[in-house]
Amino acid sequence: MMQSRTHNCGQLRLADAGQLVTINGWMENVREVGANFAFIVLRDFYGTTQVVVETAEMMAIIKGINKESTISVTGLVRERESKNPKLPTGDIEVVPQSITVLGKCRHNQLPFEINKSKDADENVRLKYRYLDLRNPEVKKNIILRCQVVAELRRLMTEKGFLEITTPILTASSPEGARDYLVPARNHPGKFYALPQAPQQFKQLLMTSGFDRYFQIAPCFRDEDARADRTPGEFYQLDMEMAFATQEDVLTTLEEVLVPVFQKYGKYSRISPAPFRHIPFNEAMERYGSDKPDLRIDLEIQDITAEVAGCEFGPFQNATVKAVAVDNFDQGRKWIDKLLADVEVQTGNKVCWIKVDENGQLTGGVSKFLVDYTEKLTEKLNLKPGSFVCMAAGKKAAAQKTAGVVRTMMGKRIPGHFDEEQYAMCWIVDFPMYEMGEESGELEFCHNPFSMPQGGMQALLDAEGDTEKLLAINADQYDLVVNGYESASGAVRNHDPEIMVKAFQMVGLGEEDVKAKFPAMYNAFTYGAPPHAGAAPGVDRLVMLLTGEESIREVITFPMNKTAQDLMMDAPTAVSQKQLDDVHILINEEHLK
RNA sequence: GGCCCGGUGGUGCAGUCGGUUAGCACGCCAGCCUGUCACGCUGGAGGUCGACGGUUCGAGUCCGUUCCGGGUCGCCA
Repeated sequence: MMQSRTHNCGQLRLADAGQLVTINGWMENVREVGANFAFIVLRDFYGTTQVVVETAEMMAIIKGINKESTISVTGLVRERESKNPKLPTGDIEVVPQSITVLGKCRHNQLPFEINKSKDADENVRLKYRYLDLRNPEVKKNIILRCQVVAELRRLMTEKGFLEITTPILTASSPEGARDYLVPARNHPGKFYALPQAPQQFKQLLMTSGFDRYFQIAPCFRDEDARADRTPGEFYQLDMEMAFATQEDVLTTLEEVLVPVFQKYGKYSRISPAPFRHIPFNEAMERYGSDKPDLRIDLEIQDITAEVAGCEFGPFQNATVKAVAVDNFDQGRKWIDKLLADVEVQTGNKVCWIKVDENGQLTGGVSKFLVDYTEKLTEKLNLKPGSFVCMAAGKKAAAQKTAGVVRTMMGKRIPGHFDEEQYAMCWIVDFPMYEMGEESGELEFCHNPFSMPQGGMQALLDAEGDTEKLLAINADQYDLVVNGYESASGAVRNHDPEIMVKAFQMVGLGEEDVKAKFPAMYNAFTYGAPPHAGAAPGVDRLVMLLTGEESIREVITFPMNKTAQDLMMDAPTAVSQKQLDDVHILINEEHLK
């Protein structure tokens, strides 16, 4: 029988000396000092407490078990002879009268040392995640996540938002990412899908008259992982407001997120609300990204006009973007590393020039650019010691590549990266449509739920004119924090006629709208409120607060890059009976 | 699917130009130590160097193929 604990392992202080206590926990370490004398470090969720073994009887119990076994210790609290100021419980120790073994650790060799688990191979960590999580360093991110989620709930509820859960088994959505499918046993050949987001449900809730909705919502997308993107599933603070404008949503999120960053963030400097608004096109021009890291002070310059006529192959019939810095004192090796790293990350090559002490271009592709020295010097404000890195190609590719150059140069050259802060901005005015790379036809740029700016009139004015259509923006917005897309939202299109018109622009029609979003389309014909919302990503938010660079560090039981749960061994094959039940036939060819 | 990086006792890493018995730290085992706290000291066990094939008198090291992992592009609200 386990004895109830009287205290936890982080609790006892000098004032408790003389008390008879019971503490339970994991035997983290044993320091033997002499024949029948040892110090035990007992750890639980709350902290560690030192237990002193002084008798042969107690020693025998301890020697009989491995570290990381769970034990119960009942004994007297005693002031330490030599105190440890580094520990909250460092003034006292517990002298056991009895030690009970609660759960033996059957392994004298663990897959990794608990307090160094963060250094271990990630596969091993994930397989033994329950051991990894024993490490207070690992555990603290999960604790913080819980606190952040509780705080988000509190703040949203305070503002009058209702937390409403929406279905996990739902219909496949034709837009966006690949769906996770669930075969329907009662409907052979048909499938449920796990929601990529509660998007349609929350819009239906608005139509039902729920004024303010939120949910800490699981979202499922079958796409490949990245360092900041977990495969499979993730959580969003999904929210929506009726009769609301873009500013209403942005203000609400600022009021919710700023306190969370203040309270739980790693850095104390936070952009004050209201956050800067940067139109999408401006962000692409100046930062080469729709998620610029504003902690970096460099900006991209367009030098297409300045280098027009240049014989350097990649510059011909191309948009050319440049990032310039002064007082550059790095060598060739550094530059080569930059070029190689940019190419790895973007798939595009970049080139460079330096300015010598006489103001002349040197190095890199300077021989192609000597005739353009004056124009470039003026445009880029070049001085002796300047360094310029250039990306060329189609406009979007040149922008994106230069954006990566900007980030790498900013982070690597001292003086351009003011790291220890949260730099926020709203990216606004996303284009409604774009030209499909492959199709060459007009497509929705982000999602078709957004209201085009100018509404029906804007669509009518632009109809049949591709240039005009491409110029239509949507009331769509992203929150960007330190270069991470942290929330995304829009003023929704709540008008069935404008919806149909918006679809007509990309060659679809009423039938397509009805087929793709039957519930929403029908619902909107019954009187819908204008509404707007957003969805900050919870995992990324916690990543930013903790400063972790891998999203797996803020997820309790993460999957690996290839969407496997190594601990649970998922995904796994299932029995023929299970397959038969859901009318699934495995194509053996695909198993090879 | 493309590209980049990596894989060496339980864990983390080193291993030079291809050359003796593959080295270090932590962990593990045994012994010693009555005030440790990243305890210390002495000794010990533990490796088919991811796999397969090749070059060579000789491969952890060079070449080829492949598997696995991470990063990234594609993809993705």
